Parts: sequence; C-alpha cells; structure tokens
Amino acid sequence: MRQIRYRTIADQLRHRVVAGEFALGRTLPSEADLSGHYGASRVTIRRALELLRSDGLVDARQGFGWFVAVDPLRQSLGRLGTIEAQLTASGVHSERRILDFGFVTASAHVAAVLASPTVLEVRRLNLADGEPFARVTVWCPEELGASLSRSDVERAPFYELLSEPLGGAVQTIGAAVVSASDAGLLKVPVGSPVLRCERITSTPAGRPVLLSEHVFPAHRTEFVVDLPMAARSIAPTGMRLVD
Amino acid sequence: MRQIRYRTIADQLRHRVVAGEFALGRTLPSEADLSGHYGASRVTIRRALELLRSDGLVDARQGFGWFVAVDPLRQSLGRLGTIEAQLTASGVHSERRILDFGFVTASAHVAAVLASPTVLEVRRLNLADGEPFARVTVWCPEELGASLSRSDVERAPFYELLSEPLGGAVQTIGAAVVSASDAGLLKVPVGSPVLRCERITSTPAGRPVLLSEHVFPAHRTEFVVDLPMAARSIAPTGMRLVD
DNA sequence: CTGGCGCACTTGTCCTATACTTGTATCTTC
DNA sequence: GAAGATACAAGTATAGGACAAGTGCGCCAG
Repeated sequence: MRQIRYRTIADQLRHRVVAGEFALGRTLPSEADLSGHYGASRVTIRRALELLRSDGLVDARQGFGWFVAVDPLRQSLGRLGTIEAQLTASGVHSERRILDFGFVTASAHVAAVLASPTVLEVRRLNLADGEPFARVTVWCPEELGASLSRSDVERAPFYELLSEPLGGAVQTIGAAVVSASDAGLLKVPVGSPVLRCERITSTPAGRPVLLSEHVFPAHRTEFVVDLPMAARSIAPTGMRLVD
Repeated sequence: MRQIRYRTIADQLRHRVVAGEFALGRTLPSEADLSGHYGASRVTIRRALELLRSDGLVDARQGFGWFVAVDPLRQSLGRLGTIEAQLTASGVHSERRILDFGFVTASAHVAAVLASPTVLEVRRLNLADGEPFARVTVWCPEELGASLSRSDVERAPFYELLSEPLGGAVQTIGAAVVSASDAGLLKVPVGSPVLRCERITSTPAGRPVLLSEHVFPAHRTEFVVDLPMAARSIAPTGMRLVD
C-alpha cells in the first residue's frame, strides 16, 4: 500500500495539536522547521497543514505563522481515567488472571493492523474483588513480545513491559451479544449484551504496536465521554455506521 | 471450463478489500505492483479492478491511484464527527421522522438533569436512505421548548432552533437489549443488542439544557474515540462500572 | 524615552523538474 | 475473446527554489 505522505504527516500533526503540544494562540513550528523535522518538502508540509486548517483545528496568518485555532478537548478524556484506576482508588482489589499466553498466526484483521504475520496473543480475565468484569485479549507483534514471559504479563501492566514508547490510541466501542465462552468467564447469562471495545495503541510516530479487545458485561459498565468544546449538534460524536 | 484470469484476480482483490487490508484514504498498490504480485499483465489487473469499480467497492483517480470507495470496516482515525455529517458526506439521504411531540411531566431522571418539572419531549426516528438507524428522544425545559413547533423540529436540527448558545456535552454509552417498541421501529429482531447513548448538552456556563437518548442497532453502529495523549495503560479510558 | 527604520523570519504564491500513477490506444499471440 | 507487451497522454505527489507580502522585534536617531 502506497502512503500519501502529506496525509500521514497531517495525522501526526493532528495528534500533536490535539495532545496539547502547542498552547492555544501560540504558534506551531514554522513550515521550514517542520520540513526539516519530517524530512519533507515545504509543499508537502503545507498540504498537511491545510488539511488541518480545513478541519478548523489550526489557522495561519501570513508573516505570523500557524497557530492552534480552537481549544481541542485536551485532558478531558484523560481525567476520566481507566477503570482499573477507578477500582484501586475506591479500594476495590483488582487482579488479572491469564487464560492463554502464546505466539499464534495472526488473523487477517490482526495481521493487517499490526503488520505482522505472527503475534503474541494474551487472553486475560480481569476481576474486581474476585468478580469478573472484563475479558481482555492483547496482541502485539512477535518482535516486541519475544522478550515477554507469562509471569511478566501476570505481574505488570502490558504498557510497562514494552521498551517501545507509546503514543496515541484509537478506541472503537460497540455492542454485541456475549459469546458462549465469554458468558461462562464473565458469569452472565447466554444472550446478554456486552460492550466490546477494540483499542489500537500506536507509537508516537503512528505505527500500531498493540491491539486489544475488551469485553465488558453491559449491565455493569458504561462508557463516558466529556466533550468540552462547542457542540454543533445534539447527536453523539464519534458514532458511525458500520457495514 | 477455462478459468477467466481477471475474474479470479478480481475475487482475490475483493477479498483483500473487504478484509480491511487497505485503509480509507490510502491507496491500493499500483497497477504495476499488482501486475508483478499476481504475475499478470497490467491489462488483466485493470480489468479486475474495473470489475470491482463496477461494484462500487473501489474507485480510481488518474495520477493518484486506486482506493477503497466505501469503507467496509474502519474510517479516518483522526477525525470524529456526527453520524449525520458522515452520512451527508457520503451522499446518503438522511431524514428525520417525528414520532411524538409534546409537553410532558418529566420523569425523575429527566427532571433531575434539566431541573424542570415539565419538559418538551420529542421522539424521533432517524433514517439513512429510508432505513432506520437510530431512535432518538430529546428533552428540553419547558421555557426553551415553548417557542418550538412540530414542523420546526422536523425541518431543522435541534441545536439550530435554540436561541441559547450551547457549550459542552457529556456522553454516556452503554449496551442493552433492544426494547419491544424499539425493535419494531428499528426493524431488528427482539433480543438483539443496541448501543444506547445518553447525551447531556449544557450552556457554556454549565447549565444542562438538552437531554437526549439515542438508540442504535449494534450490528450497524460503533463508537470511535481518538486518544492522542500519551497512553498510561492499554485499558479503555472513559469506561466505568455502574451501580 | 519614543518613534521610525530595517532586518530576520514568517506565510502566500508562483515556477520547474522528476517520478509515479491511471487512462487509452495499438499490436501480437493463443 | 482473453491475455500479454508496449507506448504515450494526462494527472498527481513531492522536491526544491524564487519572490512577494505581512509580522515581530531590536536597534538607532532624535
């Protein structure tokens, strides 16, 4: 697959802007600086920036520079935190039980995301005060998982074990009917609904390095998003149709 | 029976496209690359690709390349928008059908959120190309809804009708089993899972002015969140235990 | 201390050149 | 009719450059 350079640069710049790397009203590095940093010509950098401008994320004034146009959502999502952090904060004992650990041939979807034919697959059950509340599967490319042992994964969170620095992530949340095996693991009746979350974690450069699937029983969990920016619609943002 | 080469190549390419091997916004390998990969001439590759184009699966622009026309699984990872914006952008005709319109005594939950005993309740069915994809209920305080008519609500989006400026919003997404009435409206089997989204829209000052409930059939919708900040965990952020 | 000039730096807009892409046509072989 | 080989036209992405126009800031004359 051929990469369109200015699109990937636009994606990386969008991440940096939304991450709050550049303060509101302050300028971004000049086109010349960005050109040197990304090893791309000024034309390419401009096209990427103009893509972001068409999103309304940044703007430019001649002679002044590029600057962040609107305040992106910033830390609002981070403030909510992960469910494990909430559990430990409220004094609930949380533990992870490893169900499977091993190198497998990646499915088409996993192989496509991680760009790796063989992957480390770790299946896990998360418990709160002894009660199961999530079934998690994590995949990572073979070369990253090679140095990990089963006891490593049981002892520490996955992101602490990777030498690779992690950047952003994309989460996809959907509803589904619980599978037969998950129904047993999560101790819910067959046919009950679950929230299914797929998360793709990437390096700062944008290369996907972790793919994880999280299944939660619907009756115990929900998903919260804080949207501090001006709303242009009452419709949920981020929702999309799948085929 | 002799095999038609370009048909078998078309089938293989179709499989790779629907498997999600090529992300939206990126191009497929060039005709020359595919020619080398499949050991077929460019003419044959072209005929295969044009077969896929006639299906509406892929498209090409001269000098640019071939790309996935309608995304079967994933979409632009950075940009999030409302589902209506995605629909109009992709040329799908979207319409709203009003099911109920009237002032009612607020339920305990609605009254607590909007701080108003009587509210305007609008129940609505959203359709994409004639097919229902969401059942939406909107509540707003009596004094704000007093100036709205049923035809107003049918004609324009809700946020355009309010004089009050809107600030942020909080979304809560959960999974549930479809209710009997929603099953009929959304044309899904009884017992199938739905995504249920509750959204509280507030003024810039923070006073809640709109409460809405959106119910989507799970098989057609999913929810995407882009998390550009440094990840401190692989767990989904924003998820929480209820009750 | 102040006003104005000039320099350095920025974006905006052109240009040329190259490599690569699809679109189209022609000829040959089976 | 299917398939291969080839050639050329037209469009796109990118690199690299030149220049105009706008901005910010320091310096200098007064």
